[in-house]
Amino acid sequence: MSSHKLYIYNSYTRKKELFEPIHAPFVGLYVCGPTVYNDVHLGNVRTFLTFDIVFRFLKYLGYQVRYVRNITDVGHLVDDADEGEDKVEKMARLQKIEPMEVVQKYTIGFHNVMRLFKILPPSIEPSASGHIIEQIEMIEDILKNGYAYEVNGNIYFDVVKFNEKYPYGELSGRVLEELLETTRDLDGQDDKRNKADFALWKKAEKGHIMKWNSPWGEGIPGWHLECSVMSTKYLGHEFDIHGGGMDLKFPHHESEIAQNIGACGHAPVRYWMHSNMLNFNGKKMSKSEGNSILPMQMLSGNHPLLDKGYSPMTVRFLFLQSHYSSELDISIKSLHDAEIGLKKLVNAAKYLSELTWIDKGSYLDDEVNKSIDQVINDLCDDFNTAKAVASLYALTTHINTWYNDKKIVAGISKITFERLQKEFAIIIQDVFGLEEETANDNTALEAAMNLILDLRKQARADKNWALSDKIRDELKAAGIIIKDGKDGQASYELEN
RNA sequence: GGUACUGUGGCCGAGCGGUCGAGGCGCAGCUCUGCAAAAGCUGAUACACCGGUUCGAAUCCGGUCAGUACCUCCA
Repeated sequence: MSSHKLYIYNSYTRKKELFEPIHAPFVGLYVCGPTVYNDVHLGNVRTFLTFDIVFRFLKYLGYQVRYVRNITDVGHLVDDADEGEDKVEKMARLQKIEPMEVVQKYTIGFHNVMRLFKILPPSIEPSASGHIIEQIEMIEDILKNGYAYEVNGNIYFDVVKFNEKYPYGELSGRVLEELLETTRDLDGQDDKRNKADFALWKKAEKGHIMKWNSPWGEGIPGWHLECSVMSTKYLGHEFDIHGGGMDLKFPHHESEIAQNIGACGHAPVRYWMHSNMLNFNGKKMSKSEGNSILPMQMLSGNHPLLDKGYSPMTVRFLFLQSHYSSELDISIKSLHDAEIGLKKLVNAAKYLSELTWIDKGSYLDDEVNKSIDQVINDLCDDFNTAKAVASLYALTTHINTWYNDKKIVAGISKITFERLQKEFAIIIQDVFGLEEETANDNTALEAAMNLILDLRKQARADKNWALSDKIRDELKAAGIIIKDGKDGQASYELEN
């Protein structure tokens, strides 16, 4: 395992803390996954990308990570005050299909999007509906400990009682007294003893398709419960990192903590991490705001707010250029900037593999090694990808200079060069998950282009500028960019 | 209304008391090049406002203004 010290901003303590796994080299990571009742949008992608980087970097550091990310396929009500319909069931009714068809459809869609953005699959992806028995068991534990009560086939968590012994609201900075006053009034809330209580089990209303038997009759589990249950089942009563979007901090994560403590007496999570929201043109991207962009729309550009399509890698890179805990405000311009910036970085990675080392001193050794170390240190500083990207650019300058100078590496020792090649590639590909997208895997095109470049080379040798420019201009119009190198060799690339 | 957080150059964004002030994009000049593109070098422009603490603040404290989020479905 690497000797690097990793610091994580813990949203529970609101401090940056040295990361010390409970059972090194093993790390348990739990992230709240999507509720699969409709398409994931770009904001969701940002969250899952954040924890993809966490997952990848922990592995880079040598940890053995068990990454659990759930699929919420039942229990998430339209209205989180524990009233209203189950989201999945509602969508099923609207589309006139089975709830499990809704689940299947959007789970597949979610996976497709994850694959597109090179977000790695988790180690375990459990679903709420697959853990009803465990959820019932946890409710029984909480009931036994006196922190829940039953009313008309519903089970509610008794927040006031809980608060007498344990602090409630520490994660989100709530004070129970204020919650009791300010939580809005709702019709049909009579079953609850207090406004701040939340449902552990909801009685199935008439006509519901999704329901399960329980000691309290037919019903469905509460939304917050699944995460408590599944994290405990796969990661234990206490595990290392729990992540999710900022908007889940309250009430979801707060309730999760209460449930775990209520069931087994101690807090479940060492380090809480929350990724911040994605804004578009200054407004939070949200399903209900109507400014959410679907990943597919981003790719095709088929959206009123977009001027053209942007690739998954462009989006991924754009997200990496900010810190996960900051709000990120994107626009057409920032997408465009990212597109260009990414190309520069990916090109450097490609060039690096084409360089030849010769022994010409090692006066740059310190500088290059320092830059490589800096990238790692940046990531160790609460996964600061924005800083790490900047440090990477310091290296691309050297790489480009060498590349332009007959592709010969000078000024660093062989050991440093080999380290640079290895680390640069690992960071770009394995940690950042960035790949070259315009891979010329079309051999026919490759052959044709080589022929054209050859003919053009001859034209240039004959100083037939009219012909060589015509070739370049017309290929450009067709989306193929020709670049003349200093050594007389030309190369081409496809325009996105 | 309550609770958090944020406010950095033309744009996006690091920065968490003291390496005279990341990085990307854009802009200007230069180098290379038949020209162009790419790349390299150089440069300009910043810390919302008003006070305070400090030898020293973008960075800490107080206030003002503005924005965002959560409190109600969302990652």
